[in-house]
Amino acid sequence: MPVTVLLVDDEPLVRAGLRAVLEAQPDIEVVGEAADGAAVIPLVRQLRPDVVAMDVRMPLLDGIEATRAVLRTVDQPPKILVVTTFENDEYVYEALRAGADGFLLKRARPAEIVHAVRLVAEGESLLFPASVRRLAAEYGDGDGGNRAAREVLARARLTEREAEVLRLMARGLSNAEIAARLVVGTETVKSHVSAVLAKLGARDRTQAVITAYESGFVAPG
Amino acid sequence: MPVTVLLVDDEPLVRAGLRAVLEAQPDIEVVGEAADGAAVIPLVRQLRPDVVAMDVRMPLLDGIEATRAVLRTVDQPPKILVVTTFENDEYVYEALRAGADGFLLKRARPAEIVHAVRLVAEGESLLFPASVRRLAAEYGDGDGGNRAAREVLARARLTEREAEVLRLMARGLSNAEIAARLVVGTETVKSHVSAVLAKLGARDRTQAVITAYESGFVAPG
DNA sequence: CATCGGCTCCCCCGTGCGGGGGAGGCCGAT
DNA sequence: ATCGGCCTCCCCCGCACGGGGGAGCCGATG
Repeated sequence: MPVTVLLVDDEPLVRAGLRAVLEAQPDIEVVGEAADGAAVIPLVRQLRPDVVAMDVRMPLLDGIEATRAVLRTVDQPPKILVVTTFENDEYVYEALRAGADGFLLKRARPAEIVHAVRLVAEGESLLFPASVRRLAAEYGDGDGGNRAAREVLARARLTEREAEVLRLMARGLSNAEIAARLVVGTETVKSHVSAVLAKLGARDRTQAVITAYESGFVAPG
Repeated sequence: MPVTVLLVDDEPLVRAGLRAVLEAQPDIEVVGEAADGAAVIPLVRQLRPDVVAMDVRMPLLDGIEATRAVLRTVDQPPKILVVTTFENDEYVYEALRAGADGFLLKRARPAEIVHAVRLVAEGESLLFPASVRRLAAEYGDGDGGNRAAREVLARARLTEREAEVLRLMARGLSNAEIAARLVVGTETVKSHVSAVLAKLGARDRTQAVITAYESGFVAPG
């Protein structure tokens, strides 16, 4: 019997694309679609798909919360494949920690999308398969500029605390506000900020935030 | 005879989605695809499509340059429909100024995508049709948070100069660098920056840049 | 004509920011 | 037991940033 798939993405176009790619396979069947995370749970209960292809960034309920909700409330839950645009998207990592079984780059070739669905359906969790890394590498220079930012942030090797600070910087918080949020002294925050700036090669916090956006470390929407 | 369409987008998934939506129409035919702007010109010459559905943000050659190149080098050029994610994407306006005939939101419903293609094919230029404005308005609250940023920037009514300054701020330039770039005094830049901060409700340039990203005024990638 | 908005430039002023140091405590690895 | 990485906090210091004013020039609008 075929692998059944539920598509969850707020853009109809992406759903149509996934449907077109997957329906072309005789052994894969798209059994339903949802436009936001809130609609996922009832649909999963009703349709009992083998795989849910879930966008991370969605209105109402994002992919992370939706993943948690499905795994928590549904018994014999489906495999969850997180769909994303950026390979460094921190939300993806959160989703994987939340229990997702794999992730899928939107710019992957159709064959690789199909492959990913089949793999997770078989119970393989493809967290960081070589193929995806290679894909990211292959994507090479033709990337309109933010590849550099991704490189920088990938090589930056930020510590957990520094990443946390950068995240708050990217939300517009001042050093004092970050200090209050993290319950540490402002001097401590300044240390972390300086470390972040040094590692990212940024001159000031604005440039650091730009790098965060350009790299996909944080993303609009 | 059917309307012939050439799809140009760097994401295979989006191409597949557009193809699925358009091919479902008996009077529309997708005659080709390209993954970047550089491949567009030879394909247009070879395939002579009625409409080119072109992503703005692409590797190698973006939609703006590709639009210019097509209109400049091809006689009896096709209608160009710019495809974008954000309604406030400044690149879209640039593309429209470059000669594109209309624009298309990726989150539009299939029926509206089809409608847009038919319209431009008939020679109607749908720069800011009521339907699109309505669509943006209808999209309403289910928008993961950056709707607020869009609202702010839409209501901000930045002057041309202020928008230019915000653009440079979002590229990480200091006031002095912006002044040099625009060939004005730093005091002038400070005036513009202050105006931008006030209009955006931002406390500092970092918050302004965040709003710029969240609203789609500038976008990563 | 007068008015208004946009662009330009100027002043003063306080402070948050970032650089350059140093230092202690904790912990895992060697 | 020692080393190194991380987190924490401290000092001094210079400056770019941003707020709050004001002012002249211009073109469009009335």
